[in-house]
Amino acid sequence: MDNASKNVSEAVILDAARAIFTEKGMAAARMQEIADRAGINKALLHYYFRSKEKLFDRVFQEAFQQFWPKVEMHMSQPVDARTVLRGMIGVYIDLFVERPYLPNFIISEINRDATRLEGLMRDVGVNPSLIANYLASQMKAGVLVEMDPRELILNVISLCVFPVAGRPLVSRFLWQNDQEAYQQFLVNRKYTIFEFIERSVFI
Amino acid sequence: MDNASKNVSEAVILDAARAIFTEKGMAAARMQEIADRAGINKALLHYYFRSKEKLFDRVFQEAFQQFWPKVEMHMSQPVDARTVLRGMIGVYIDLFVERPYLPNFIISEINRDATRLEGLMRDVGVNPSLIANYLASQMKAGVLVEMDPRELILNVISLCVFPVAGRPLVSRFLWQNDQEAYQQFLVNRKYTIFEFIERSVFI
DNA sequence: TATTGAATTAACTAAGTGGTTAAATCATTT
DNA sequence: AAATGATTTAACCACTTAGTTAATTCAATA
Repeated sequence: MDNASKNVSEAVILDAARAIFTEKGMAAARMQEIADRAGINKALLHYYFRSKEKLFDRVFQEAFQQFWPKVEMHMSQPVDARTVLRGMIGVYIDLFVERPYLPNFIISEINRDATRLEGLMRDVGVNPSLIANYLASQMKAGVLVEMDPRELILNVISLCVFPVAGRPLVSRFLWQNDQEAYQQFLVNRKYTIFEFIERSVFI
Repeated sequence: MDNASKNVSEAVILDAARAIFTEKGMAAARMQEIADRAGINKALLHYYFRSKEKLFDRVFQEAFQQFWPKVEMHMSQPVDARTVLRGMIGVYIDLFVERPYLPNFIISEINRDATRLEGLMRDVGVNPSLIANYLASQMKAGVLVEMDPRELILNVISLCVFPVAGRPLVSRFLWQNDQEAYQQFLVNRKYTIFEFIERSVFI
C-alpha cells in the first residue's frame, strides 16, 4: 500500500503550506503548489482549512508566536542586566539561525495587512513592558545609561533582525555573496551585538 | 475638454504603479488597479511598458536607487568620523520619513526574487568599501573602537531601517498605536541613534 | 459483515488574470 | 486639409485561480 500518501494529516499540510507561504508570501502562493508539495489533492486543502485565507492565518499565527521569544525566562530570578541583554540577543539570533525565513515573512505580511495584528496580539499575548520596566529600574540604579527603555529594546531587536531580513542585500554587498562567511558572521553576531550594546549602555 | 485624462504620460503611470506596487507588492498588485489609479485604460499600460514584469522592474529600480543614499557626499572633504556617521544616519532617517514605504518594499521584493540583485548592482553602482575603508582608517588612528567596519555599517543601517520596515509592529507594541508619538520618535531617532552609536564606538 | 462518518479524489465552475488586437482619435507637420 | 505617426480605447482571448460538488474509498464500530 502507498503508505506515504495515506493518513495525510493537518501537520503535513501545514508543513507544506509553511514552506510555500514563507517562500513566496500569501499573494504569490498557489493552493495547487501547496497541495502538490503535501502530496495530496487540492480539494483536500479546502476540506481541512476552508480557504486559503484561513490556511494562511494558521501558518502566520504559528510563525508570529515564535517571533516573540520568551525572554522573561531570563528574568525569573534576579540577575544582572548583562545577563538579561545577552539572553535576549542569544534567543533571537539562535531563532533566526534556525528559521531564517521568519523575520522577512513577518515583516512582509504584517505590512501587507496590518489588520491581522490586533487579533494576533490577543491570541499570542505579548508584554514588552516587563522588560522595559526592568531596564528602567537598572537605569535608575545607575547600572545603565538613561534613555527611553523602549528605544533600547528596539535597538536590540533591530540589530538582530535586519541582518537576517535583509540577507540578500547584506550578503551581497558586505560579504560578496560568500554564504559561508555570512553564516559565520551571523553566528558570531550573538557576541558582537552584545559587545556593541554593552559599550553603549553600561556605565 | 477633459484635461485631466489627456496627455497621460509615463510619469502618471509610474506614479500609480509605484503606489500600488509598494502598497501590495508585485504578486498582489493588479494591472487593472494601476490603470484605474492612473485614470487610463489597461491596454495603455502595455503600450508604455510591455509587461507587468517590465513595469515592476522600472518601479523597483527607481526605489532601489533611492535606497542607497549618497553618503560619499559627507566624505568629499576630510571631516571627522562623527560628521560622517551623523550624516549617514541623517540621510537615511530623512529619506525614510519622506518615503516610509521604501524599506519594506525593498526587503520584501529582494527576498522574493534575489536574481534581480546582480543586474541592479551593475546599474545602480554601490560601493560600501569607500566608507568601510574610511572607518577602518579611523580605527587604526585610535578614533574609533576596533571592530569589523562592515559590522559598524550594518549596525547603523539596522538601527535606521528596522523601525520603519517593522512599523506596524513597533508602533503597536512599543507606542500603543499612537501614530503621532511614533512619528515624533522616528524624527528624534536621527539623534538618539547617533548618541547610541557614539557611546559605543568612539574612544 | 453492514453501517456510518471521516478522508480523499476527479471533474467542474465562476471569476479573475495578464496580455493582444484592431480600430479610433489626437496632434503635428506638409 | 491631407497625411502621418503617436496615443488611447473597447472588446476580446487564452489561461490561471480559489473554491465547489458529487461520488468514492477507508476505518472504525456495532
